[in-house]
Amino acid sequence: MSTKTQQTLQTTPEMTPEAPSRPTTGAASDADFRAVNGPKVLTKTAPTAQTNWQSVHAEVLRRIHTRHWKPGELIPKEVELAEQLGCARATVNRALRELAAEGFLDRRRKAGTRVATHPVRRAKLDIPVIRLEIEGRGQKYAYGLLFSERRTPSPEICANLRVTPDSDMLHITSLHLADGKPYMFEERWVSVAATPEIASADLSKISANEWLVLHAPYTKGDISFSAVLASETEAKILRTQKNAPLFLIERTTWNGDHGITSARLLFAPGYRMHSAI
Amino acid sequence: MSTKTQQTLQTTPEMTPEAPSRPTTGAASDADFRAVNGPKVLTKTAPTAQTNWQSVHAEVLRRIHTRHWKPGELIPKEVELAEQLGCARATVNRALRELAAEGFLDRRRKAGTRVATHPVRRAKLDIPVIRLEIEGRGQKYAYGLLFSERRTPSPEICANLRVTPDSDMLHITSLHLADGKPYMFEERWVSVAATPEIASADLSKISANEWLVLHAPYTKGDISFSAVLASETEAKILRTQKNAPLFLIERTTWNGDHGITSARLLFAPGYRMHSAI
DNA sequence: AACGATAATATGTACGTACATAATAACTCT
DNA sequence: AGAGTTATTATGTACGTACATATTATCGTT
Repeated sequence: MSTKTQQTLQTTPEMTPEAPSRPTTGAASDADFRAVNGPKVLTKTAPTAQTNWQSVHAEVLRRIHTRHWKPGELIPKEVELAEQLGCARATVNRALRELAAEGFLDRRRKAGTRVATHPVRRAKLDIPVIRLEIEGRGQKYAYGLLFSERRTPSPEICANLRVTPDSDMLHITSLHLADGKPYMFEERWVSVAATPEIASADLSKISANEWLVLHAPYTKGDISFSAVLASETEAKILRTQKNAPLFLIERTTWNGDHGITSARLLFAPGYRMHSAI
Repeated sequence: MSTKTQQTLQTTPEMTPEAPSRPTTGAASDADFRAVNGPKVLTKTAPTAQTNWQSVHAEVLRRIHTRHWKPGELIPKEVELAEQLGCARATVNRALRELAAEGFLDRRRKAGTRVATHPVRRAKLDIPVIRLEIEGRGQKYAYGLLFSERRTPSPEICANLRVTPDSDMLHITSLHLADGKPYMFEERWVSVAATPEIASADLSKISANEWLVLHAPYTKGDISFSAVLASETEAKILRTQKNAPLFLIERTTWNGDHGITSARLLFAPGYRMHSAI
């Protein structure tokens, strides 16, 4: 058994022991799954066709997609797959672990690995700083501080952030603009106790949003999305009509048990949040 | 150097070579980071305090949070960290790789690893089948097929799914209910060419949503979220008022280059989508 | 100084081995 | 049969070694 570099490309006979029921397609293409993904095979050193974990990932995903392995079905164990695919168990493990994290597989010790019956799709939402989101689309970003006050929190904020009613807090409202047009209206409460430095920050230059990202790390966060109607003042600020449909993001973050900040982000009509699955 | 199991807990002297500028706190707690997370240390076999990757993950995250390593700063290389923390490079690698995937670190070969300057927060949105979402909250799920027609696609759908105008498609509208109350109104187009089996599925029993999850795998998907006003008919179906604010999810999925399905999911007023960061 | 080739280096990953852990299966005793 | 104990097993992870790869740094050459 040659192990080190330079794996050969021969089709191992154990390649198609399962999938007893598929009549025509698929089984033929089970062979050359190697190196379809992964680091591109350099032309210099002749086909170094290493069976890397990306290939295993791709191959397993293919078998799931082609329903070679059906939802709920038990797939071969790591050692067997490693033999079939010509690589070490660690490599198979890496691939299967990622697939499980992506929601395609369910794995349990001793019980084995099965294809997820209800593939919970995990959409990865990248939530960047607003400025970067706007600039990333090639628009000009601007920001205006509307209001800033140091006071005790409103009752809802108390409950939301789990702080005492006499806490020292900052209440900030501001407007973010894209190409001069209102883009997002931000209303935020920040615990001064948790991040004292913010009291001396110049929040007319840098948004609280961005300042906090840079200076106030957090360990826990909550985010929710919903649709609401614009109130009269909100409409005025966002330069739209009253009762326009607004996309609302509510965010709360903690550092350990300390409530850091709670924000309401109201996006101008037409806003769409995107993601790939 | 004892390597195998049974790591000792002594504080290695190289433990605090960096962080030259922090006056009081933190440096003291740099020592006993081990096994705070990870598999619980069994009481039977005396403190097996293995330095596992979870511990490394936690420790690095702690150093980021305490600003021991500041945004943009270069952190020690894997080999050094491995020495400091008393584990193999592979273990450090695993921890740092995960932290990079979570957006806390930026890593580049040869250039090294630095703390992310703009920690892009990756909210993981779990998008389950509607039925499971409702049942998961302990509510009773019900579903009604409102309308089903086999026809050629509307122009927008053509563009959206990138199919030809003469494609054989299924147009379905249905309503999902939670505890008897309208929860979500679904309007969907399915390519019959891509998934012929759906023509014979009984979509009055199982929702197209769920049927597709079980029978139509896809390789690529798009999802977007926005806020819209309820039209007259939408309001009637969802038993609410015209111009109520509705949360809208638009989804399109492909299998390779084949457009599979495109759906508009309109949620009843008050719907909130949640996630933790 | 500008350019191109070459060396150096940190991360990325593959492998085999060893052991840990959780869950199931088999077995024993009553 | 039922309860409790032990064996079995598939996944989970740690480690050292070896090599791959992408960058950066360095060194000549012109």
